Amino acid sequence: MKDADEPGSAKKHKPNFHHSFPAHGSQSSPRGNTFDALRKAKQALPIFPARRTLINQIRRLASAIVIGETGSGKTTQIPQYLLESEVNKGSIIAITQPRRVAAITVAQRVAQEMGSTAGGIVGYCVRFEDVTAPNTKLKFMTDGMLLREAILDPNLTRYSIVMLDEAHERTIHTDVLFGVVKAAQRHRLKTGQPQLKIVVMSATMDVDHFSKYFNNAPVLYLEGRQFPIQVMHVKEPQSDYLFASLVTLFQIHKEAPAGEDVLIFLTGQEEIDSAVRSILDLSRDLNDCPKLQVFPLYAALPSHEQIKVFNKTLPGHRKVVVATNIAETSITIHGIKYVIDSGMVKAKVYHPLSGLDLLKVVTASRAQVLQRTGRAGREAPGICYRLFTEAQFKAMDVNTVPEIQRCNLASVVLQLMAMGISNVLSFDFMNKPAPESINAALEELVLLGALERQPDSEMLKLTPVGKQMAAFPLDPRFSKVILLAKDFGCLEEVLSIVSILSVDSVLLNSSKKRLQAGQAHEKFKSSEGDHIMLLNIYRAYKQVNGNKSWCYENYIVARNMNTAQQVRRQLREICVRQQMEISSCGRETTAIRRCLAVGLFMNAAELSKDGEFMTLTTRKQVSIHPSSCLFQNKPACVVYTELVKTSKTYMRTLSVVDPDWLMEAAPAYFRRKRASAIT
DNA sequence: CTCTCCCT
Repeated sequence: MKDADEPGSAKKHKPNFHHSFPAHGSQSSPRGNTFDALRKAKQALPIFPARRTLINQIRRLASAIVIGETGSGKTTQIPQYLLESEVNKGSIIAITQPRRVAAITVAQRVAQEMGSTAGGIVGYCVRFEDVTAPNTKLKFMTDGMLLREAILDPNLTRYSIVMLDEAHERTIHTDVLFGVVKAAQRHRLKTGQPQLKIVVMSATMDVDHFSKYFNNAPVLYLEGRQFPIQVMHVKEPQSDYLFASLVTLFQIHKEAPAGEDVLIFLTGQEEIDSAVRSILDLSRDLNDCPKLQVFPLYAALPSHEQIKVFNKTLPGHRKVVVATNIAETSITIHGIKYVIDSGMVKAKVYHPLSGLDLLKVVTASRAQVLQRTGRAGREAPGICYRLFTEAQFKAMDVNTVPEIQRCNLASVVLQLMAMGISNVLSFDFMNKPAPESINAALEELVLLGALERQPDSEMLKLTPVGKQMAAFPLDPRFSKVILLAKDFGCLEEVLSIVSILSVDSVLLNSSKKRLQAGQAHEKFKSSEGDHIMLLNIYRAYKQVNGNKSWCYENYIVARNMNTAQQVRRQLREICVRQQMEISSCGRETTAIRRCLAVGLFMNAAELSKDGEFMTLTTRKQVSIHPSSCLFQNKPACVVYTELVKTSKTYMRTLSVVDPDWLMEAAPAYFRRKRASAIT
């Protein structure tokens, strides 16, 4: 399961190279036949003729934008070109990727092309894995990792060139990095330090915008190759995209020969599971058609289920994959001839004024729709059926709203403050978040004690607590819970809970096995709420030393539990480094809920007289998510970890708290909010 | 009466 963007690209265009071009190549005889074949393959890439121009331009420029489609070879080749021609002047070139798998596989690929393995001249650095050496010159890393480094060294002095790849994805990390590298470049120029070159690499989107932002940096275009794809829109708007997707699938299925596979984009787990069931039901009555192999695909699916989509379609069969946007970029499935696109996506939306940060189904952007369409033409010409009209397509936003404009910014603002950027409102963002969002984040950080107003001025500055909080790779609310836990003597327990909250759900919940899973989870449940339940799971897991069959029997996702353990180890190390005493509360779990109440005071809800829950300050009606262990209960007051909007607005992962704890946590906040709610 | 996707 890897992002097959660059590493396998030559295979697609030059099928005759297939055998000499193993994606995860052997490490045998780097100077032998494999190496020769690799060199030939490198020269056959569409980027190769542009080599001289690219080197000369980037040598001359402080900043450059490189536009190239998938398969142009930009990610693997440009770093090598710059190194070979010593544009980096002996120091390190950083190349960022939005995803871990991409950083790792691209580094391995490039190392192999250079006749070595990752961990030498070519290395990578992602969370939990630093595969670099003192002599590393090409350092592939996640954008989040470079951002963390920037807290310690805002001028990125170790690097001569920073390349931001997949910039069109506009992850929150890449967006913050835009501003950070731009400021570092300017500062280094002003103080006579060696130049910092910036290379932004992107697919065809937002080109002028990128260029303008980076002081009118020239745009270098690379030839990309994609097979032609025929695009079909529906004639009339569809009221039910789920139904429309089934109709379209069976139309294709009746006409197309076996072996031509279909990829359907829907929005979420429940929807996908139900679509898969419907497809299987409907296909049972069909004669004289190929047989169907239907696979759901979403991140929460156990990996052994995910891997099934890669299996070769059986002879005389047709593969149908029903996926979330995980199949847009993260996972590439071979053999897809048809794409059916609902035009919908589940996305985070944030309302700074109400502080509501939730997940809901929205219309996709044109950029997303184009990306989905492209999935039909990876290996041969394809067809894309869009379940929306051409007019609807034209009415879609051209680009996905950058993540930074859709999220709670508390974490980003704290990181910027920790880098010494004191006026975040005037920070040079490529797309500015709403001032309300930044102000809401500032207010939250003040209430959490991370920032304080300077006497005689409106300026906010980082407090020692804020500095400590910024050291944790966590949402500030949870960093705060950890700091509190030290004082409340329950740090061991809180580390376990926060670690599990940092990873995808450890409770298995496929709709198929929901009943059995529910019964297995019964013994972990707590009347205190889900956080204590997570602690119970962690304790039980430790008791059996993370035994895999125990996980299986208890419907616990071993993969996520394992990641949680790694997170815990990292958080614990940070605590030790900060000389925090690692204490345990044993059975006295009340202390844990007190810490959670203080950290999550902005996410509180109370039971009103009519039996519904209302958020404490914004007075929005919310419900307990059916997956919560408090679903059957009616506690008077709770704090929740997040909101999800589907048929209702649901609170997910909650704990029972005493309202007095909340008032103590932020008296001014509640007094003010109450007042404004009444007027 | 049910949980987009990534990342430190």
